[in-house]
Amino acid sequence: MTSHPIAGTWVAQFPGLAQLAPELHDLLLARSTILAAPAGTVLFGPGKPPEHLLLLLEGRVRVQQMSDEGRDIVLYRVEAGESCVMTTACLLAHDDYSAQGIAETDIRAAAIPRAVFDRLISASVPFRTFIFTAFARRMSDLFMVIEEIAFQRLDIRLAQKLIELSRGAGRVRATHQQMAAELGTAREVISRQLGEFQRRGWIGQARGVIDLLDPGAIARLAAQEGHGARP
Amino acid sequence: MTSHPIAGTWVAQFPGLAQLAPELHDLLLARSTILAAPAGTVLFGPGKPPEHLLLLLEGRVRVQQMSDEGRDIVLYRVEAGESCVMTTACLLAHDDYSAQGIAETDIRAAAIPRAVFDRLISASVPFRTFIFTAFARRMSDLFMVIEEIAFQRLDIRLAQKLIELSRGAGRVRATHQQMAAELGTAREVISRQLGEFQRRGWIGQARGVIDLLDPGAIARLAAQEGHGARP
DNA sequence: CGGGCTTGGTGATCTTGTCACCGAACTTCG
DNA sequence: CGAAGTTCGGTGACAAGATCACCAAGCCCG
Repeated sequence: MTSHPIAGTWVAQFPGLAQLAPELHDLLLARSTILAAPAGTVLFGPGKPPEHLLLLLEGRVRVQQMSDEGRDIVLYRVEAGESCVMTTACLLAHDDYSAQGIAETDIRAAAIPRAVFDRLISASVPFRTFIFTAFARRMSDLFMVIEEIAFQRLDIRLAQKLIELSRGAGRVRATHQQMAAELGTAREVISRQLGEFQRRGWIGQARGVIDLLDPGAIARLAAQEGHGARP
Repeated sequence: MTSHPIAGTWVAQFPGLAQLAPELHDLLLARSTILAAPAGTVLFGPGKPPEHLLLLLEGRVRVQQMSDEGRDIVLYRVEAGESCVMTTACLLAHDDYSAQGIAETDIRAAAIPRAVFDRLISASVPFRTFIFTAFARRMSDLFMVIEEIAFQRLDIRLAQKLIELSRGAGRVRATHQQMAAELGTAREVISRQLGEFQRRGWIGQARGVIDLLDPGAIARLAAQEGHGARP
């Protein structure tokens, strides 16, 4: 519509790619394929190295660490408009994953072949910035996860997770086991803590569903940090 | 000495850079400076963005997350022959650090200016592989830290740390507070656990020093995992 | 040498993790 | 439909770890 060729293609969804030179933009469009997958698809994981760099157009991908004994833990989520940097690193490092990526909703993504990725990295400063920024953000995410697991009280972290996962809707669809994986703790602990929230009238529960009856109270608990003033 | 120009320069210390084209190797040598710093130097941290990519030639750098209330936690260590990828990401992302890098010993490092780093990334496949491999390895390190903090017993993790930090010498120089930061726990917990090890005759303690009297026993505990057989 | 700081020890108490076990709700399939 | 198997959640008992409060010994430095 405008004179700028990028407007109107999927590339426009990625602010970091706005500066891309026109010929590289064309290359990206011509050589990448759009991939669609239903919720639940395992996009990559141990023994399933990625062929392509994924730029997520729609939906959400959960990246989690699977441990030996069925204990898994959620590391971070990739939202629409972001790239999956784990893929990036392993793409270039020829390294195997130790984490797993699962489509949490139906997704659409642009799949960029290795060769094109390599070409873009080598030719485009904005593309490099885009990729490295994504890296830096993920590392920061992981740092935060570590700090919270190590030092933050569980009730506060649970309240935060409920707010985060509800995304404004007053409801979270997750089993206690899944919530435990979100926070890196045990199912029983979640059951008890949710029981406490319920006793306070903050939430209602049904199988696989948590209803936030008093989001305000939950948010207030979530906002507390460390040893902040407790009246 | 040999006909290969790389041999004999500091670049030879980095196996990942062996494939570097001769002219890029020369560029790297010509434009980078050698930096020396005594143990304890803060190399980067919040409010101290790095000017250069650091390739560590000698010594060891500890990267730790500083939290609000003096609670800090060790994330990983950079050894000689490795690059400091946090620096890398933030260098290209123009992003601020949330972690801090401290020279744990006297160090020597090659400092590569932004412009040269950019040039190498864009021109050299081996250099890209080198950088992205380092990234992938750090991400894996962080995944492991998360898993261990979340799921591993503290006595086992403490034993592992003692073995790791002693590096064959039968002694670790660290205060209880520092050991607590290594494991993301509290000082009192370390004191009690070390007390237990001492009662068993595995270690001896003095101010700021832990002597491994029975490394075998400690290693045996360190080797246990999860809910492995316990006779 | 004496005051201030760092380091480490300890009991009391609370939170979190683990184990064992049970019952309710859902699913599958004859 | 109804029986059997599976998933999900609840709970008590106990162990491990975190937190708080406080103290004592060693160290540093004027």
